[in-house]
Amino acid sequence: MSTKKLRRYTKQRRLVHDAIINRTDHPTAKEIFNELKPSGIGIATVYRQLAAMVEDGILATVDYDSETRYDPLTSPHAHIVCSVCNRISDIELPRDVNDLAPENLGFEVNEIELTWKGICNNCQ
Amino acid sequence: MSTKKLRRYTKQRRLVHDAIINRTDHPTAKEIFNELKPSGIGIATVYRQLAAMVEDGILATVDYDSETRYDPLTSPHAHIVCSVCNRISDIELPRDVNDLAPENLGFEVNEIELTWKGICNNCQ
DNA sequence: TTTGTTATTGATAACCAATATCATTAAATT
DNA sequence: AATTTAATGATATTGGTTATCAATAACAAA
Ligand SMILES: [Mn+2]
Ligand SMILES: [Mn+2]
Ligand SMILES: [Zn+2]
Ligand SMILES: [Zn+2]
Repeated sequence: MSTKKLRRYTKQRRLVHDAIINRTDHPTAKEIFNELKPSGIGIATVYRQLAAMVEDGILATVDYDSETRYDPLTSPHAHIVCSVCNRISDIELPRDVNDLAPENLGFEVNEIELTWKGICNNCQ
Repeated sequence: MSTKKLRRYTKQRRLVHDAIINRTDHPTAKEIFNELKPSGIGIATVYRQLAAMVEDGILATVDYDSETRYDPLTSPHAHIVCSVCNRISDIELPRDVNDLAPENLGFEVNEIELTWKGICNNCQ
């Protein structure tokens, strides 16, 4: 059994938490850091707190363009990514996506990653 | 109109081409380099030739675990990734995957990325 | 063939996201 | 208040990848 790791409620933890928890734009650690810079927080702490939140199941990660982005929406969902403005948006995962799962090979599916890449209506 | 960039047929180009063209295991640049090491090829050249082949449409890229992997299968297809042995395998893209496209928002889809993560039968 | 042009090469410096190190600080407990 | 120790911030280090550049070799022209 796994019990949730104890965390101290530091000023920095609250800062990072509040900066990411309501976001829908999947920011990078650097972006969060830049926004919290005036507080005097260190970049390493931003990375550490984001990693801790992922470990605690509060955040999910999305890899894009060789950078890890953070997502407070942890339930299964798909993404659309605009190649012009690089905006990553959430979109509902098709309900019948499990019908598409690889039924063969005895592959045990844990996670589905579905992303549409293209151009958003703003950038067309 | 875009005409294909001229390439010189160097010994190194042939080496990299032959090392990747029939592979189904999505190797990294480092892996290709290690296999071609006895030829005396430089690591930068391996990266350059792989990038050139991507530019020419001969290879596709697959990002996994903070590394770029190269794929001679350039037609649209999905992947299954084993989190134990890290093996990336090709799988057919569901025929009706376009029915799942985001019809809303006027998003112009260029590319679909679909990956199942889990445990392959070998590793269970 | 020989010559000239220039894309390509290999060594390596530089880049950049991310992690490791470590002395100091400050939560949490006693 | 004293004690314990997780967390912090500065910064060194790591690892994948790209940039730089003098030397080389593919290709075209003569
Ligand atoms: Mn999301
Ligand atoms: Mn593939
Ligand atoms: Zn856009
Ligand atoms: Zn496996």
